[in-house]
Amino acid sequence: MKEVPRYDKHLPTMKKTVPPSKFSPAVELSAVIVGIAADEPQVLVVLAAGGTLEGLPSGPLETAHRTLEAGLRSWVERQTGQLLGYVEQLYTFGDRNRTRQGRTLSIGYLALVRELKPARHAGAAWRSAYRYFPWEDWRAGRPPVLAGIEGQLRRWIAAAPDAAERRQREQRARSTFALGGQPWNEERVLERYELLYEIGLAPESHRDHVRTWADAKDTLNEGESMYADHRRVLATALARLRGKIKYRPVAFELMPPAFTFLQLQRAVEALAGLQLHKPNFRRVVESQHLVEETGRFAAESPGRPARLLRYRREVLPELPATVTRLPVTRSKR
Amino acid sequence: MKEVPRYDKHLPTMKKTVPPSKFSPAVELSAVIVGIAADEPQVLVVLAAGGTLEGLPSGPLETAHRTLEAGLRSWVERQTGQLLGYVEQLYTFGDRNRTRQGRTLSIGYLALVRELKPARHAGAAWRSAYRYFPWEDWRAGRPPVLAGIEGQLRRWIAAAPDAAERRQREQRARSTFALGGQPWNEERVLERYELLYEIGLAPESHRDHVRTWADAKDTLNEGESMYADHRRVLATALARLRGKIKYRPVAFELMPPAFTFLQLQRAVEALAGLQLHKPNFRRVVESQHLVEETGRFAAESPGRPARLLRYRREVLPELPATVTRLPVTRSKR
DNA sequence: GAGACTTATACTCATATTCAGAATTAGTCA
DNA sequence: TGACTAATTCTGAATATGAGTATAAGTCTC
Repeated sequence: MKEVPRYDKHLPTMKKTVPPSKFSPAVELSAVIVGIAADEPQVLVVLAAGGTLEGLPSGPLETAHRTLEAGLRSWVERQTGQLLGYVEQLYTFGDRNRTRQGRTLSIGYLALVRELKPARHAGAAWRSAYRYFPWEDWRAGRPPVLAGIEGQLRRWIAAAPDAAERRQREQRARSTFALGGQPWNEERVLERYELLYEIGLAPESHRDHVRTWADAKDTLNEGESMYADHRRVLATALARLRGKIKYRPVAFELMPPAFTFLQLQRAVEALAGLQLHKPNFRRVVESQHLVEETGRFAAESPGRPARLLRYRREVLPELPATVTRLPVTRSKR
Repeated sequence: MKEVPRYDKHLPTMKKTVPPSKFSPAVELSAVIVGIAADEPQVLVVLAAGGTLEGLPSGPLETAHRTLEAGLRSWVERQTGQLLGYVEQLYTFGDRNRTRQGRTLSIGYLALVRELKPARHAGAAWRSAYRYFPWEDWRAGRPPVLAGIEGQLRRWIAAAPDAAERRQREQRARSTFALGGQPWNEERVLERYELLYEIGLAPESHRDHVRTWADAKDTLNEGESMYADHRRVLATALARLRGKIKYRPVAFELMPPAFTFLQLQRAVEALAGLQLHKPNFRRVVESQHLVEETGRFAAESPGRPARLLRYRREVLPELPATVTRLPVTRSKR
């Protein structure tokens, strides 16, 4: 083995350690449960306490289960009757000012389902994710809501106290909302939401008494607001999903057992909020050997019948290294 | 705006909501603090309670700070004197059996530093990450430790109760540890550690009383063990860092204000555990306009003096969409 | 001061991969 | 049969990547 140099020669050998002090805030798990229906990314929401705002399903941290994920599956299935497929931890939200009261930790999870069960818990419903982020759906071209947002962003930029600040604001608006001809980056869902929140264009900003640039009356009501910080959690989930879809076959976790290329493409488009090139999409999927033919064909279609495919789950472990960007060398340098 | 179809017509309008029940476990923040020195990825560790095992610095969830990250920075800087640069949340670990006692939540953070301060907290020290994962360092070719691991894995595969299980084990060993000529995927740090843990090749498995395949006497002592689940947290951090380095300029967060191409390359190589191709590495960095010349040259080098570079932080927001893999179309499909 | 040595930096070239679109195939329907 | 729709197959140009080779600019030795 290689000799590992150390950098602690000058340190006293330790005697004891500071015992970690423990603090016990309230902790809950919240779930962004996503499925595809009607070519839209659907999210399971519940009507939150009070009555008008929708929120994400959330539940207790159960001690009975060995893992957090098992606990999550348990109460989601009990509460909504929805069986969860793919599940991954998203982020732990713990900033103050989530709700007006003291700190609550909320461990956010992203879950994908293949089949949208009508939720059996009263008040639960499936909603398109674009109900909350209408500016994120570019499938039919630039969404019209962006005009209003752009106008407000320009006013915010103009209102900068000095040139340096103005440049910063410009930069930020350019890179998040693709102002001034920048390309739209569909992954920046969270950054976009946070910008709107910070400058006061989301109803939440005023509700949370955040110091903002915009007046409450200027608030854009284009996207539906959510309970507490749930819209932020949802934005985090959508961003994660949009990133992941590019290098892991997560879209298949949303498909029924048999599907056509076009159905798969529509699902990916729904998530990415972008239109894709049909022949090239097929090529990408085929080249990774992600699907195999079932031998059957899709019924009732206007044109040529499409082959029904099945996901080859077994390729997952051998998928080539996600991204390459590093110029590895096998020989000398 | 586009008409969003709904899937809740059949649901009763909700009346009330289940109030989220709150459970309050002990919560702590733990930090994987990484820097580069002597061409090694160095991690700040402390000697944990008891005395023999090293652990990650961890501290309380402080209520005084608005964000979790601010709280983390605060106690790390107080405890170790180390100023943190880039910080990101890693994962929240909350599975039982972390320690023998009841559940403790631990929110893991990854932090990068430019300069390795000798830790002022007694018992803190910088250690190469490869002290804990010697099989992860492929810079000088296949690490010798892998021979022993491979042998054990083969025995584990052979011990499968049936053919299906054997195929599964084979598959898993192939994709994680590159058995049988598979290419080494440097990002699978966590999967590799978890496999070793599960089958009982890590001292932690026996300490945690996990039901394993291997006897305690077969345990490989090649990698240093850590307190509680800290080696898992460290593996998570290294995996994240190795993934991120490919599409975000995180390596620069580890560099001093001025550096040469080779220094940068050595840092990336240290993190990735791989040897890179010098001219191509330069090309990748240059093509993204990530650096600019300072006009100065590196002193005291054996060969031709290298230009000193500076990181162009300002390009960060306009970096092109990370990964492309999606065949986007701008026109018809 | 010349030649050896070391690292930096610039180029080259073959091969993959990606992007965009055209062409062809197979159904339904009037 | 011809119009129409969508599926599927191909093509060619443009880029990106992988693996070297060549040249430049210092230090060191004799």
